[in-house]
Amino acid sequence: MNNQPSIQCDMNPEVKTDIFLGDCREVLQQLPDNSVDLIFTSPPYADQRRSTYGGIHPDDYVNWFLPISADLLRVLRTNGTFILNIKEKVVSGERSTYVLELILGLRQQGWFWTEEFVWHKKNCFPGKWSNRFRDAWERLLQFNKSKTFNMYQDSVKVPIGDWAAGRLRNLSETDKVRDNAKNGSGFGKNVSNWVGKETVYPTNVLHLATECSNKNHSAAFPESLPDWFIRLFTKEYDVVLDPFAGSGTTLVAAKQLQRSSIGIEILPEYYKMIKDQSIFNQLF
Amino acid sequence: MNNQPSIQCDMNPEVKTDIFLGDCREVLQQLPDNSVDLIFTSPPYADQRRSTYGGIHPDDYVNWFLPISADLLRVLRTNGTFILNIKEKVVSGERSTYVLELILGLRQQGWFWTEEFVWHKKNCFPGKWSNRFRDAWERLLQFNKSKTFNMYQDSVKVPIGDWAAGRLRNLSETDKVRDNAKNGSGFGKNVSNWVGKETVYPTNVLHLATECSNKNHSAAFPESLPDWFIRLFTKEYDVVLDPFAGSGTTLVAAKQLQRSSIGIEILPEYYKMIKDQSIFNQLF
DNA sequence: GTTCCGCATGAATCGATAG
DNA sequence: ACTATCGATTCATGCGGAA
Repeated sequence: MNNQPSIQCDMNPEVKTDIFLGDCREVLQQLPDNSVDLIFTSPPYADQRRSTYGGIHPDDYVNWFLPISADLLRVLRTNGTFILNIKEKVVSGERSTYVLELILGLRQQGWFWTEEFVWHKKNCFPGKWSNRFRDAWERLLQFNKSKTFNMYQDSVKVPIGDWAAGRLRNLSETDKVRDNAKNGSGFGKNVSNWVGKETVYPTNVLHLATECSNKNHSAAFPESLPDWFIRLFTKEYDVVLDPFAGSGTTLVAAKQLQRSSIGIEILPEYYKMIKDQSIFNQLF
Repeated sequence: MNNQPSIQCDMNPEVKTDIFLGDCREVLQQLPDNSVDLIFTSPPYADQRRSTYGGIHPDDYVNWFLPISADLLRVLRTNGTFILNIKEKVVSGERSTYVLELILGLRQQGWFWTEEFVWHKKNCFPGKWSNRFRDAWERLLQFNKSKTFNMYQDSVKVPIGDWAAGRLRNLSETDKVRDNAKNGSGFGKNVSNWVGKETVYPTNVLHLATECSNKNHSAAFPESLPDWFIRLFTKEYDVVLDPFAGSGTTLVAAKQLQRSSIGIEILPEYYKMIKDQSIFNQLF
């Protein structure tokens, strides 16, 4: 609407989205110390077949990750938080142990392992095997630099009762789309339905469906996942970092919540996909 | 009704419930090799304050547990399963790592870490802290002696999800119209297409509420938890072992499912509580 | 302008077959 | 013996097109 500097320009923080093409092991070194409030990322999971996109072998995973997390520790602010979305694969009938070893390694590196959230994937991949059921959950490991950290619990309160929790999620997802298309009339109305209802704090178990539709970009996790953690651990104009940006879901969630963000992506096609998203190309 | 031996006594398997008072480190040694089909247990969790009931310090936990699990490995049948219900506590703002170290230790001992189920506690303990939310899940770690093991998946199938209820209704109506228009006799056929889809296989996330009823005994887990795993990993007349029997929830679930069971409990008051349960005192 | 149905698809895993 | 590839199995979701 108005690309002139606002009157409060000097006082007004700015929402910036910086996207880097490259290996995060190199790009991270260019970021200054203590400059990020939240790191939310989902690194490539270990993979015994060395595929095109840097599949890391389970045996090498910890040694590959620890140099990266050393830089993450450096760039994170003292009261910031690092959320790591990961789940070990099955290798010859057993769960791999590299995630367990990674947690131990990160603690030795100086991180505090504050909490482990569970993401319950309501629509997990189908399949049937004789010796196991479908895997319907992933880990969201919370690490901190200090035992005191910023946490804005009120921003993720949910209406009381499970039925309401699911319903609010569905409404907000649907209405977010309609909001873009139709000036937000429906969105405001629906939100007002919940005003005055009793809200409670959530638990460390998140119930979200994966996005599986044929949108242009296929993300590994739904936008509501980074959305939840960004609201919980940052305030407006804080800085969010995703060193494995992928299709840019974390950056989109940050932008929609008025947070600045830094994304690093190694694959040119994904880098271009992020840059092309309309939300990052608005002039105001 | 009849305490005479039944006519089929020699042929008929028997459901026995053996309850031992004592330290499982000693009692287990009396059990023969390869005699148990399922071990389901919830050991005392680590506790930094050394309380009355053998609170084990987190630093000592792995070394305390491994000699026990060595005997468990011995008494378990080759195709049996060991389910360990455990969750690490928070110690000075961090999740303890003893469970992670225990998993690594059990693997070194010869166990296969087949799977990690999540028990989502729908009604978890209330509370509010400034730096964390309520803990609403526990681990159910599946270990095996062999990569092939008995698993009776059909015994835990669940009704198909809510999404299907609406869809089944809609489909049947649609198909009724279509079939009437084309064949006039296709109605039965369409219904039969859906008959087989009423139940589906579950995932590795269990949704069970903790028991909050006013029974005299307070169990650490609801009976539906061992019930589910007993149905999944044993058949009738198999043998279930709980070396930390507590109030006997595992044994009750086994008895109700026509499985024999062995319970070991170190505290006399809990031992007596188990023995006094009416389900174990029936004459037939 | 809604509601409803049909369909493609997603951090999957095992066992068999082939090199 | 060890690795690589491929087919079979199966559930919940959101989108697009239709009613």
